[in-house]
Amino acid sequence: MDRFVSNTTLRLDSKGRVSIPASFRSVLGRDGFDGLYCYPALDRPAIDAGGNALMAEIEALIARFAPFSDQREQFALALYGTSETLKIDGEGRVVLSDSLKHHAGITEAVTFVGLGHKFQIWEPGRFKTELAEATDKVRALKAQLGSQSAAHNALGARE
Amino acid sequence: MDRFVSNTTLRLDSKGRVSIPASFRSVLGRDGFDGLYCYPALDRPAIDAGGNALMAEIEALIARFAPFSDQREQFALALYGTSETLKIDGEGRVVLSDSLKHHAGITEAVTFVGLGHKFQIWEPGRFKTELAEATDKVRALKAQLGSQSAAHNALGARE
DNA sequence: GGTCATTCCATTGACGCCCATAATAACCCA
DNA sequence: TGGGTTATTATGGGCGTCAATGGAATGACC
Repeated sequence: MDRFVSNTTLRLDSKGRVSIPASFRSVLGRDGFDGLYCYPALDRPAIDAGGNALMAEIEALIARFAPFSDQREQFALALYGTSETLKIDGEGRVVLSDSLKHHAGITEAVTFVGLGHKFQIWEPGRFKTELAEATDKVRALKAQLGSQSAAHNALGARE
Repeated sequence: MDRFVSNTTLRLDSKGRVSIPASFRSVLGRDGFDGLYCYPALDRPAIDAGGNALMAEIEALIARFAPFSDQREQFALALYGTSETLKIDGEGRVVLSDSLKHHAGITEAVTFVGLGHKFQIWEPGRFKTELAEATDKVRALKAQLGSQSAAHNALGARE
């Protein structure tokens, strides 16, 4: 497996450490990035995290804007400027910085959520509501597409 | 055969393990996916399961949206975030996660149902009623189409 | 010397992996 | 066609390994 999937909730210990799920660690290891690259998600109370694949995506996004353009500077500032590389200890744990925890509202537990090429870290309660909303939207879109055409329907596959 | 067909009901053992039907295993083996890719079905109390073919479908669906777009993040959250890749042991068994079992209402037995490129896992009782309803609907639809065809209707021609 | 952070070890519970048995289905050969 | 034999499947259990977690020891830095 070369992508992040599923979600798991883990507790922070008294020192603020938290284990990265083993399945995520194996993906990171395959990605070949030493540490955990992460930054506060742009429009959500969550932390985006990943390895080289995620960094490459950000780089590609920024490269689309002309050098020295306002947009490029702003994106670079929002993404590069706020990102951190966390160390992973011998047991596969990381310590989230205060700013990251504050952005996501994390206190004593976190939920890791796979998004394919990257994963997010949420406060468990917030994740629950966010997942419910996202599921509703996907379901609604599926129903909409399903009524339009029974034959070609990308979502129908998920039936 | 490269499609999942027919249905079989099997029991979970004391460790929560359940054998994947041999015919399904051979399809998965041909698909070349190590493990079982699955997620809670969107609008049914069932589990969708399959291999590379199913995962590629999900990926294609998400790839339609631009990176960092709102929709993509939500789809990835709802689809990848709830997916799991279960390991298949030497005897062809898997253990379903608690969240999957809860979604489908599974306790001590499951029904595997082939759907072509993927298959579903149901709680046997629920599957029975679902199948009865589906059969009724199909029967009604067929009767309706049949009466239309008498009046030379385009749909009737396809009957 | 005390505080903080990093590295190292220790526990426990779950999981992966291995072998054993029973029942069924497939097969072969008279 | 029948009867016996072999494969394969479904299922049960034992045991070692690893993941998650907690705490101690070590070192750096005020």
